[in-house]
Amino acid sequence: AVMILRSRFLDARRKRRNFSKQATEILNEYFYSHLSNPYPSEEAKEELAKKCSITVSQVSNWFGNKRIRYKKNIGKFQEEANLYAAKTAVTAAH
Amino acid sequence: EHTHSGSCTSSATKDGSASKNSHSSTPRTRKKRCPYSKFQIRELEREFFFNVYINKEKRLQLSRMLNLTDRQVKIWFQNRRMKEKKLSRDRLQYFSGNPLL
DNA sequence: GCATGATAAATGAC
DNA sequence: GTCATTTATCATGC
Repeated sequence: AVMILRSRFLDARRKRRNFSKQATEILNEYFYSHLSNPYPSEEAKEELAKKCSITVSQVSNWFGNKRIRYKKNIGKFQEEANLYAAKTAVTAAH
Repeated sequence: EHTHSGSCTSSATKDGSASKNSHSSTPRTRKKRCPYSKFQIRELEREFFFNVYINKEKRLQLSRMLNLTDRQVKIWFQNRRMKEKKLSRDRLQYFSGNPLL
């Protein structure tokens, strides 16, 4: 039984599963509201991880991928950027 | 998963810090990441099993055998130690009370 | 068929 | 030396 769990753990690392809609929402909100410096501190990562129900490593992976993929093709993310910019603007107005 | 026979290890330029032009601009292009072959990984892992920290002598020997630079072998061991540390963290978290399926 | 998350080389701060 | 990161590559989801 332990061996089964162990093996499942070992090859479960690359068994990718998409994050929940809410988690992606939270991560994107942070990313686009800190677009000038999208580097969350360790404390911020832990808080994001807790809110998204994922690990700190997964938060780091997400920001790493997001930064480079955004930089590589800003145009592709323009619509998304505007969306979250408007969203944060609304919440800030309240 | 994959078998990179002799993709990056062919010949290419030797170390990554070569070719220094005194004048003009040397942007020092970042070395392109090239995945190592199964054989290279096996030998590196074998040595890592015996000692996590490799000495200079074995490093030179390994780099010649695998057609890698000393710097590449050194960095591989550094990254491998970080990987081991992360695996330990993940195991700890996995076998403790934190399901997060 | 790309989007997306995780991992593997390579760099740089410290 | 560690360690966060950049970049390309891998493996999967859909």
